Amino acid sequence: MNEKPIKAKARASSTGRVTLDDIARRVGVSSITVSRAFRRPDKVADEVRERIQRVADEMGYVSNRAASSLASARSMNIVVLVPSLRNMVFVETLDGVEKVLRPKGYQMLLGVTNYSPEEEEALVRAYLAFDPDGILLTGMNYRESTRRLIEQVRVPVVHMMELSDREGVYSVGFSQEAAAEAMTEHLLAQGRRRIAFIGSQLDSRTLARNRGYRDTLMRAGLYEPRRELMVPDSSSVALGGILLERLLQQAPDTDAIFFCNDDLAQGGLFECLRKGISVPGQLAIGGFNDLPSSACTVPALTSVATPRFDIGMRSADMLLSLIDGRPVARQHIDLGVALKPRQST
Amino acid sequence: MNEKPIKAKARASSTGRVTLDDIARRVGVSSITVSRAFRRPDKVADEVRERIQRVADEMGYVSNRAASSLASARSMNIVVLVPSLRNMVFVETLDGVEKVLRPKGYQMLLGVTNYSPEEEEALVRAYLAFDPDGILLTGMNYRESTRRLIEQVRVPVVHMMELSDREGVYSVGFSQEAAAEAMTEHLLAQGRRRIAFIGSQLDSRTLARNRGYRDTLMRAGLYEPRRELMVPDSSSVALGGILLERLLQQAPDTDAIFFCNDDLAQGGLFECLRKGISVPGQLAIGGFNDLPSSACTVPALTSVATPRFDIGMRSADMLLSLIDGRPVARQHIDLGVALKPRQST
DNA sequence: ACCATCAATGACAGCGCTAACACCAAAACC
DNA sequence: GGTTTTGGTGTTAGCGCTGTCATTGATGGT
Repeated sequence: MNEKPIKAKARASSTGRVTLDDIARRVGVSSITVSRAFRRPDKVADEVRERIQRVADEMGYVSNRAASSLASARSMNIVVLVPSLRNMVFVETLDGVEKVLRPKGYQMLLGVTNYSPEEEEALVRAYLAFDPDGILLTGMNYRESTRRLIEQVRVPVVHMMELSDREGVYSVGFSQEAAAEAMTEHLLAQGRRRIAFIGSQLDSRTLARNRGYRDTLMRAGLYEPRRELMVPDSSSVALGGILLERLLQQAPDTDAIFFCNDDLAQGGLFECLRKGISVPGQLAIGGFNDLPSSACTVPALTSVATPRFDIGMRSADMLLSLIDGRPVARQHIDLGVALKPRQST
Repeated sequence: MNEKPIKAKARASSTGRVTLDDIARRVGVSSITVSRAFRRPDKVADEVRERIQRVADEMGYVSNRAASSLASARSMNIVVLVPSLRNMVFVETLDGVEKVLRPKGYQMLLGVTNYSPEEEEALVRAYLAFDPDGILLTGMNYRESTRRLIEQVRVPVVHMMELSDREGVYSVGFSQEAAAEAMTEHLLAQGRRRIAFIGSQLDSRTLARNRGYRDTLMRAGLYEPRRELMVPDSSSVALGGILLERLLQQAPDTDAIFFCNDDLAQGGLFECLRKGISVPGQLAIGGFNDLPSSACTVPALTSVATPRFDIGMRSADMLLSLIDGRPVARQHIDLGVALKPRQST
């Protein structure tokens, strides 16, 4: 009865999976040496390391992260929360994030908030249980209780897409207002004077773009509230068509529409085709984000190219710096945008 | 020196995070009772449970999954691998998966394989370290070594999207061949006789659709190799336009094109508009998957609606059954497809 | 009044791994 | 020739939690 646990161990650990100990026993070293062979190869004699590697492969060893993060302070997990995967913008942001994280051995834990601060908090709570080394959030529109939750566990956070000016907050993105201004100015420069704004989702970025639009038109003395159409529904191509129709009912003399994103704008474009409204003849149409497909529509859609891939990369870079305690040159990185004038305006 | 560890524990655990022990001490119970208060509330007296709950909230307790999965056999992690997030089809599949997994307390670990069996294997290896209770894979086109890897750790697997007929394999999807047949038959029924196929990505699903197309045309005695255009590039709207042009060069008399997915088809449609080719007058265009935006194009795109949301849900359901050792009625669930005839054909 | 049952809680061990230190022999130094 | 350094390895303890008993006191049936 006394040696039973030892015997059991001599075969395979109780759970059936191959453990460091199993390898250690087969190779004839201690388990810590096996651990080192994987994590600090330079600390183990070449000959021993190779034998360990061979045996591990033979036995199909897979390290156990739960045990590893429990024993060491670091989990090598990074939580990344985005509002939606139906919007390619965030998918491309994630690509950038992954590009930086993967080579460093970090595991990305992805969560989708559906644009809801409540869901965001629930996800943060759920993912904190994974003891993440860092967190990437989309936008700055999180709940106060979420902030406290994160503060309590002292995990570094970087905000993507929107910029902040607060001390102790880190963000990588661009000025949504300035980007919207650029589009509005462009429409003005094209001679448009009755410029509408159509927005949906009404997240903080949409609202910021609306402010940029409104401020620009006010400065030009051309702002008219009836040309603003904002609905809380989630964006889609189909919705773009519906909203265009609705807007033209409430303001038929509109000569340009700035859609808050390309999905809506494409839907608007299609609806014009269907209705026989000439674009840009009768109506100029501008979008936002410059989705890959926006250059392909007929007419090609004018849009504002946003650097989401770079935002993903730079955010991840910054987060890793914070995690490693390296100094961060700037707390807020503005990556700017680029207007893409095309046939639709 | 002897009581130091006890003192240290009396304040907060060494890592600074709040642990079950911290709560237990504050409430005056043992840590196992606190554990039970969360995991089996019925096993703890109401009054005690409420006190525990209150203290936990006050202290900002977040359970540690690493410790939990180490101690219990179950990690409550489910690995889900999809080829891409740029294709809405998989995003909607994930929605279905999440809808089932989340309420049961499972955490989804998402990986993107970029259509590469090698990357898939690397992801499986990385995620096995999370000791998952189950795995959802997209398609059946995995490497033999990946299969062995999974078999070794005895984790149940369900394959999404494609169907298998093998024993001991579980799958939820639809027959890609039959779906492609349906579209091809539809084009034939519309009187088309010179039907082309355009495919990209060349993953196993695209190839299966191509087989369905080819078989149908062969049966009708109308198959012509020069009307097939298959390229390995990844699908996009832009590529659809390029491939349409290329196809019309090599087979100008084509009177219908079956695109292997809606992204390509939309690009093809736009290219026709640009070139002044009338659709469906000169050329009928059919897509695959029925993306939400496909009903909005001008003309609206004929497509094959695939039940990816349901596939996600049913796959997750089946996986949970396997995990819990519940009997599974059928190892392979065919959810079928629905042809959506619209103006483009 | 007796034993069986049950609800509520606790003691203990251990999941698989790694940090911190200890150890030893060989190499390098003065 | 003795001391220090170095490279390679092992010992020990513990990360935070939960499975498996054991324990206690109350309840119920006869």
